[in-house]
Amino acid sequence: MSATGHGRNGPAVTMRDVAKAAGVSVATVSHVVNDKPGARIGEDARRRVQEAVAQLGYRPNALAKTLSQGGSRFIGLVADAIATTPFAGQIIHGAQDEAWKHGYVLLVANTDGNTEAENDAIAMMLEHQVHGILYSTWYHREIVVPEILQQTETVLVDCYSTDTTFAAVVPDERQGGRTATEQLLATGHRRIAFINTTSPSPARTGRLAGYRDALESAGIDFDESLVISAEPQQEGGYASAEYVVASGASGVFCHNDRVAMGLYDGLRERGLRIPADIAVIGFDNQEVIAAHLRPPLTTVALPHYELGAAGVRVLLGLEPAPHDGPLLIACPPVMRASIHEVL
Amino acid sequence: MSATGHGRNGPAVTMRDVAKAAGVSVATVSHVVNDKPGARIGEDARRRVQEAVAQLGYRPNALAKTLSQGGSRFIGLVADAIATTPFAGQIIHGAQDEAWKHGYVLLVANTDGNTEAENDAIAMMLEHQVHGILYSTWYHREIVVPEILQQTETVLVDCYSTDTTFAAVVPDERQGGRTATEQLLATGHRRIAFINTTSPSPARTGRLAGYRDALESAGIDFDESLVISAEPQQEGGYASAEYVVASGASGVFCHNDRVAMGLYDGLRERGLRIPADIAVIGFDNQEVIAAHLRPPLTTVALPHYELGAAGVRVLLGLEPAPHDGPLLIACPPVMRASIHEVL
DNA sequence: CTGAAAGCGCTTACAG
DNA sequence: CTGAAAGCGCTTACAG
Repeated sequence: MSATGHGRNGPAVTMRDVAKAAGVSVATVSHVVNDKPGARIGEDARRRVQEAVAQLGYRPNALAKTLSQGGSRFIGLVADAIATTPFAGQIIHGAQDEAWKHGYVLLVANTDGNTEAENDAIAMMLEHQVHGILYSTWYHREIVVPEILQQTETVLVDCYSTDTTFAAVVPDERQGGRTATEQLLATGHRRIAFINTTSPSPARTGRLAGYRDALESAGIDFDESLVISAEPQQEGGYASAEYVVASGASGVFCHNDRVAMGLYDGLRERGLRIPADIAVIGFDNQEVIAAHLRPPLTTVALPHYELGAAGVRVLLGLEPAPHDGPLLIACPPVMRASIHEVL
Repeated sequence: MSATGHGRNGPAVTMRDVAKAAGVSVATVSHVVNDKPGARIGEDARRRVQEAVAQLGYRPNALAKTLSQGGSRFIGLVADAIATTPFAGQIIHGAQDEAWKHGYVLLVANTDGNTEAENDAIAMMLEHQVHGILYSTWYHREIVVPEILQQTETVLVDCYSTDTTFAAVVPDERQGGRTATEQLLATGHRRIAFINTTSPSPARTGRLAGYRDALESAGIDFDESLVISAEPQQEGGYASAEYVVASGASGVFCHNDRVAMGLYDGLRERGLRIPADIAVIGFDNQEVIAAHLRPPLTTVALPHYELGAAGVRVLLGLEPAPHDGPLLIACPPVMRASIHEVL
């Protein structure tokens, strides 16, 4: 077993050790280890270094490298609720994949929405010389950016601020609402109810706007009585069942999958079958629920993975963000079995 | 605004800058900034340093500190599936809170179960001089520890290995199974069905053992016909409904919440009410589901947060781990409304 | 009570 | 083609 790190086997082996073993200087080791383009290293010396590296199990100290080079390879990700839903996990996942792709590593911190924890977390990230910070929320909303974030490059993920000096990347709620409605339209539905959330949010206004866009494009008049307000949970969907039945709609666009889950129950109690009697589409694509309802729920996905990935791309300057507002990420439809062609 | 970090306002301010501004040496600055116990610093010098720090917005470079001190403050957390369920999120959350409490910061990496990604991730953590690594899986299982982990202190979280040189912390499945069964017993149920998973796993054997323990303590003979096998998803629970009805059980312990969710549907279709006609208890405490089913599901929680926290505690040597097996973390009951007192 | 100096493990001009 | 040396931002004996 090679003797590396200080964990299990003694002190770490350094570049100096390799140099000694290979009979060269540390400068030479540095050149071959990093495969420096400029450096002309003799075949022989190069081989000896490589052998010594393998032999000793040398592993460069990334911290020392950062110190001497300046500019670290860390990106901070602060999230308000890592543990509540899988959503934050997907943001982290997307951010991490993209960061790694460019040689960066993620420092994550959960703040539980606690302002003090948040400040501490950001301060610590700053002390670790992060290249920049991704500030994310687990549901799309407007926020006020913590003062301390003025001190580093930051991009907002799944949230935005009126302070437009901060780049932001958020889901395209309006396109999502349009897409959801279009799935119903495409299968022949004309009378489509929309169970919208009662909580004011970009999701609420955006999805409604998208719903109206789709109807308009299809030449269908907007009918206010078709939009039902409900709490954005199972309970809200369940309670909405009677209204959707009363509305005479043949298809329903639910504000989210949990609402759809509740609606399933309410509809079933009234003897209605999905999708034969009534078609349902959700929003969010919350796997645990959507994929396993009976029938599996057709829905529109919230692109959390992409939000995270796009976030690091704009942070790294790899992707331009519009300066007049957030970068919008598309919400794609996810087909399952809750929509039935109208006969 | 203070000029700190290299993010928004020019180059970082260093200890040398502070020393110059305060008219002292960097050694002195170091002493007051770190509040070194040994150092006698004059009131006046101390004050001048503190003022300069505030004035310049000095922030110590944690990387440089690590280099000169040796031994970093990083702990690596590698997870196989951050994005799939909220579970990994809770492990991260628990690990992070505990790590911070002791002045450590978490480096997280998602591997998607990809061996190559995993090795890269661990190598990178090693290069960043992590103090140790938490290797976690999103469901409790046996694993073979990647060779590379021999190079650093590591503790397994939510998984374990036959290689007992690695400390591990896992949920106490058996106690969990006993607890679940006891909830039913305590409310007067005597004939209790158990829908167990078909997949071989510590959860399968542990929960069954706990179920038997509880029955035995209650003086009830184990009846093999009462244990039903099902896929550990909604679909499995749904399909089990007919068997539980046929079994004549008045209460059912479901292998997990998703199974319970499916069972709810199956039972409802047969005209049975929960909990009036039949009591149900789940396992996992998967919030999105359990808290919002109708009726809300009483269940037993998988202690993911605690697993993460305990993991860092044993990694830091703050909590002893048994050397003859994994450290077992209790699975507590979570009362909701799916169990009804037997009349 | 305070500072000069060496050292942590690397990188990078600069010589030769 | 290769090495000596300075420097990254800090800490820590050691002097004084």
